[in-house]
Amino acid sequence: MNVIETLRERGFIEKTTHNDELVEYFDQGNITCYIGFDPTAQSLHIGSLVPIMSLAHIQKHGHRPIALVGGGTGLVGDPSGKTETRKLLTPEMVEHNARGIEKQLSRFIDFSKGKALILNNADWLTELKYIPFLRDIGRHFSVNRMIKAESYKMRLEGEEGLNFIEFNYMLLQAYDFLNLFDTYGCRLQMGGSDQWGNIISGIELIRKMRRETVFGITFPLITTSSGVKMGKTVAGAVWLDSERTSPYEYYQYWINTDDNDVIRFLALYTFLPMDEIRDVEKLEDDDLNSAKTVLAFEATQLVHGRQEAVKAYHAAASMFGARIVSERIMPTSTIPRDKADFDDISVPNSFFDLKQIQAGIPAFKLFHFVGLTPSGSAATRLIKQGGAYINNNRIDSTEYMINENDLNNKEILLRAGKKRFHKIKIRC
RNA sequence: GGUGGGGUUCCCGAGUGGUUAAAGGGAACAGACUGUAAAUCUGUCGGCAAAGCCUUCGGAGGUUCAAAUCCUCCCCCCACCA
Repeated sequence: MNVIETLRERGFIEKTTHNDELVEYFDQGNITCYIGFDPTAQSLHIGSLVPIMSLAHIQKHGHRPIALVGGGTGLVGDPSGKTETRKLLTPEMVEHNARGIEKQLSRFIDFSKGKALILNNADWLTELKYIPFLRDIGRHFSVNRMIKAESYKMRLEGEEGLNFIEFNYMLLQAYDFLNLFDTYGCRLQMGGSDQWGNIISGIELIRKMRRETVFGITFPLITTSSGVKMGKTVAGAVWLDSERTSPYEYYQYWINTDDNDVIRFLALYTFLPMDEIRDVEKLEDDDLNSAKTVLAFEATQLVHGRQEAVKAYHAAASMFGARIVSERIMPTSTIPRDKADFDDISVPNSFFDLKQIQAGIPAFKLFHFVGLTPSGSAATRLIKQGGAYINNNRIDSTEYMINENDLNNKEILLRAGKKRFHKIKIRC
């Protein structure tokens, strides 16, 4: 099966340029394509997972993906589809972030022996000379056309405006494509739907300057059924870096997937075969939750490795009750399906001295201290509303003092609401 | 450079001297119902050991018993003109 068909079937493709030629191009085998990643943070988040997975699929089909870290373009800032001007990053920050991103990408894509390349456009963009660039590249761009581009529309019509540095972004990205075409024979650029304008400009530049046909694919913007952008939570983005989002939290994010999103997400965010994923259609109640468990496990395993995924799975089972995933639900998944001793080492926890506990700590202070609530006031409110629990017993007084009587097997389990847990352990 | 319009609590957005921790909506959180889902209903939604006190309306000063609201200077954004 051609990769394009695989990607289309799994929901990765929003738009392509010249579709038929593109399929033919892939049929030649061992083609080269690229996606740019902006180094705006030192970690990628769930929002980048679609581009990453698509590169991984393409590599599995025997082609050569290029991950282009935008060390150069990150110094300019892409205004596409953004309502606000990006804060400018310092070269040091960009460099630092680029390293973090490289590390994360290599979990999904095999960069050994030239099977995939990771490049940084700072290598060529920072060398550019202004006047030659304007004469060679700039003259191929029509401002009349650029200002009509959808990607600039929001900014031209909105309140924020568009400044000149950002206006140049499109030229730089087009130049990247030209450069990768010249150097690596790369004929396909992919990106989010907001990248359409930038991708097209690269395709046109190559046609004008090299008289060659190259291609573009955009991915749909993935939102949850309730319309929220993928990976956005109150606490901020869900990161791929375990320092920023622990594997347990990451797993929990996926387990909380809306019923209506399970199939779509399994297709996009796991490598499980489509015929198994389609069977989820028939599942309901407990079985549907099992499917979510598989989704969470597989997604966590991809980013954090099997060991962390198993830990997160066990921790969740110990808190929420074990659920054995039946063999008939997505048999290809490597999720553990037997009864095991569920440990909970991945549940967020902190250590206290026995003395501190014996001295007594007001419950609301402790909830605040371990981070279950953002302030003491919020903790007090939580208790008033009946949402605070110790060892699964509701706290009924805001005055409640926690002391050694609350110790249960040398631990105290704090719970805020239905699903946020924290364990207090005694330091030995 | 000129003229006009703006900057309010997480977001949008009311508020032009006191009853304003600041309307309304959204988001979020809790409870009920459930399946760690959605929908619905109810409540909460600046901080603080808290019937009180403290901090907040772009920033810094000032007037006043009292300022998000009035005055001065500064910063930032937008539109039109140049």
